[in-house]
Amino acid sequence: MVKRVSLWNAGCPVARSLDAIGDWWSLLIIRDAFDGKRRFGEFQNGLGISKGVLSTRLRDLAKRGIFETVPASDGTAYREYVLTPKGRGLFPVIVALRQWGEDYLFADGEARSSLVDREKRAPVARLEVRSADGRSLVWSDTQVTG
Amino acid sequence: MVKRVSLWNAGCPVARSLDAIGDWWSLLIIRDAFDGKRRFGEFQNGLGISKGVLSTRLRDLAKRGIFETVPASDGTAYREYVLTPKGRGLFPVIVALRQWGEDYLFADGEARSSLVDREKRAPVARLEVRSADGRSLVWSDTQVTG
DNA sequence: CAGTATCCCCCCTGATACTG
DNA sequence: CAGTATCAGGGGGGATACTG
Repeated sequence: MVKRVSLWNAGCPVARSLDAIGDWWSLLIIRDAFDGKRRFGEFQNGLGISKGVLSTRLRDLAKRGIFETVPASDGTAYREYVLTPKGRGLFPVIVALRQWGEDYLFADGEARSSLVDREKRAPVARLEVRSADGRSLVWSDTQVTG
Repeated sequence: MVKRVSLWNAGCPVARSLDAIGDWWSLLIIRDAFDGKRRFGEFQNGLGISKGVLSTRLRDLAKRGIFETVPASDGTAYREYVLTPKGRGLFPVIVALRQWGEDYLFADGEARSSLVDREKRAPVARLEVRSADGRSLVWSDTQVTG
C-alpha cells in the first residue's frame, strides 16, 4: 500500500506482494471475499472498518486487478466486488496465514470461528510445503475463515 | 501490530495472524531471517529500514515468540536474532506470498531476485493447496527470496 | 443501502544524535 | 557495530455528515 518506502523495485516477489496486499485491511477483505461476501455493506459490517477506508481499499484493490466490480446480482443499482483470477490466486496466502494462526495463536480449546458460519461456504483446503527433495514440511487441514 | 482496532478477539485465525505479523516490515524481516540473516545490521542494510523501527519490530516480534535473541556467534557482545519454531512456522506464508508475487506481479522476462544471492541458502520449496476432495489447486516451485 | 467528502488526530516512520 | 532516545511530519484511520 505504497508506504513511504516501497520495495516494489527490489525485484523480490515477497516484497512486491506485500506492497500490493501487505496492509492490515486488504487481506481481511480478501478473506471475506473468499467467504462469499460481495457487497460493500457485507464487508463493512463484518470487519467494522470505516466506510471511507473500505471504499479506498476496494478501489485500490480493483486498480491492482485483484477485485473487479460487477452490476449487483439483485437488480439494484449498486456494484458487487468479486475476486479476479489474480485475486483468487491469493488463496494459498490466506490458507497459510490461517494455518499458522491456528497452530500458534490459540490457547487449547479456545473457540476459533466467531466471524463466520463454518457450515456455509468457506473453502476447505489442505496446504503443503515440500523441500526440494520432496520431504513434506507442512501438512494439515485448514479452512479460509473461522 | 496493534492497529487502532484489533481483531485479535474475533476468533479468526487469519485476523490473529495479521495482528501479529500483518504490517509492512515484519514479514520482510522474517523473510530475511529465513535467508540466513541474524544480525541487526544485516536486517537494516538489506531492508533500508530505520534503526528505530527495526529495533521496535525486533523487540515486538521477540515478545510474540517469533524471534529469540542469542549471544553473537562471533564472540562480540551483541545479540543475534533467530527464528523460533513458531517463527519458522511462517515459512508457508512467505512461500505463498512469493509464489503469488512471481505469478502475478512481474512482467515476462523481468528480473526477479535483486535482493539476495539465489545460490546461497534460500530454502527451496514447493507449495500445494488441495481442496477437500484431494484435487490439487496449486502446485509450483518456489524459493523464499529473490 | 452504497458511497463520497471533510475533518482531525494518532502514531508510524524516518532522520539525527548519542552511548557502549 | 548495535542499539536507544528524541523530534518532526505525514498519512492512514475513524467519525460524522451528506447525497442518490
